[in-house]
Amino acid sequence: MPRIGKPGGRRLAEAGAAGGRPRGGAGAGRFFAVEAIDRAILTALSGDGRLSYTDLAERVGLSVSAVHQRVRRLEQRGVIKGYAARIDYEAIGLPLTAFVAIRPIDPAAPDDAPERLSGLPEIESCYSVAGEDFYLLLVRVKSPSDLERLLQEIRTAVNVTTRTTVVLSTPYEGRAAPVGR
Amino acid sequence: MPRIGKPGGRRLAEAGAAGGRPRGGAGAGRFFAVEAIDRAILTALSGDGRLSYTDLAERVGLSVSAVHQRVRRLEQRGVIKGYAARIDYEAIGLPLTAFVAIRPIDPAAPDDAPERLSGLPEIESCYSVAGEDFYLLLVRVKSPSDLERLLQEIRTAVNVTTRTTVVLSTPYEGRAAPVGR
DNA sequence: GGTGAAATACTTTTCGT
DNA sequence: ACGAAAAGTATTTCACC
Repeated sequence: MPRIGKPGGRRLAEAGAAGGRPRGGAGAGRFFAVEAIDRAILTALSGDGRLSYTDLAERVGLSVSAVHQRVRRLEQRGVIKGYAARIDYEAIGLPLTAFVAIRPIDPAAPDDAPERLSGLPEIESCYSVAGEDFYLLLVRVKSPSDLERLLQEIRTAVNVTTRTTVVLSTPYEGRAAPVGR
Repeated sequence: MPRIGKPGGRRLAEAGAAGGRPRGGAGAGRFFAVEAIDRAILTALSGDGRLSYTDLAERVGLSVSAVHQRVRRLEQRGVIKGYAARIDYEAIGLPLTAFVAIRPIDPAAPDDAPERLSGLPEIESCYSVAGEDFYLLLVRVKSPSDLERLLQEIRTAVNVTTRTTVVLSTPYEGRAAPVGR
């Protein structure tokens, strides 16, 4: 599986490689130090998924080959599930974001809502939640009338009641994960 | 690393024409077709942010140079806000996700909650919402006790009441945007 | 605005230490 | 984990459509 990337090390502020790292001795890798480096890698890639191995190595204070090996392992273990471009939804004509809480009309009915709703691309995320609601959906649409249509589609697909919370603005979203806290 | 060389280097390139339509020749000046290609690019990069220009060009049916130019323009215009690795939060020791709705105790107080809360890295996203609550926060923590601590920190930082909804599981999250609908 | 190709530099990958 | 070489891409420029 060829890992492609584009040259483009984004140079950002120096985060500083986590803590002291054992130099010299070949296999002196302590569990703690190892974990710290992986966390540094994940934090960096969480902020800029297109960082090159060269820049990544520079940031975490390791050689390119070592960083490459670690990233590969993280991808393989599923810690890194993939990479995605972060898109400005307003710019692409989807200025309306909303949370839709759904609750089954018949609580005894089989619960396959996520599957049934997965066909609606307007639903970006689906969370199973504790509390009175069953699921919380994050949706992106073009307009209020599109939201209305989507809500009808949801209710049609899974026999539920919906409670919608419109997002007015998004101060920040999808910030880097607090890896290593 | 002085890489201000002419070719090959990476940084910096001029914008070129911002808003023009294709002239004669192949492009018959269709605004629609142009938009469609950009949408295709965004959809592809939304699904795999590390796609090479070669693969991208193949997918959208354009030359590498043209795709490259379009991607750069999308990045420059802010349509593509960046790239990020998608991380498995459970794998990195943050198995607990929750939504925290906050409401000011004193509705008349100045509202600078997003700024005041931005220092808490456990808060991944902050949405300003319509309804009884003021903001909805998406948080990731290690354990219930960490969630308790975070809630206290939030209440300390911005004099609000909190209402927390714990996420039990996440059927799907961060799916590709429905660009072009 | 698009194509195709060529020149150059960087990244990714593998291999030996 | 390191270092270096090999293979693969990205970036830019140019001429032309």
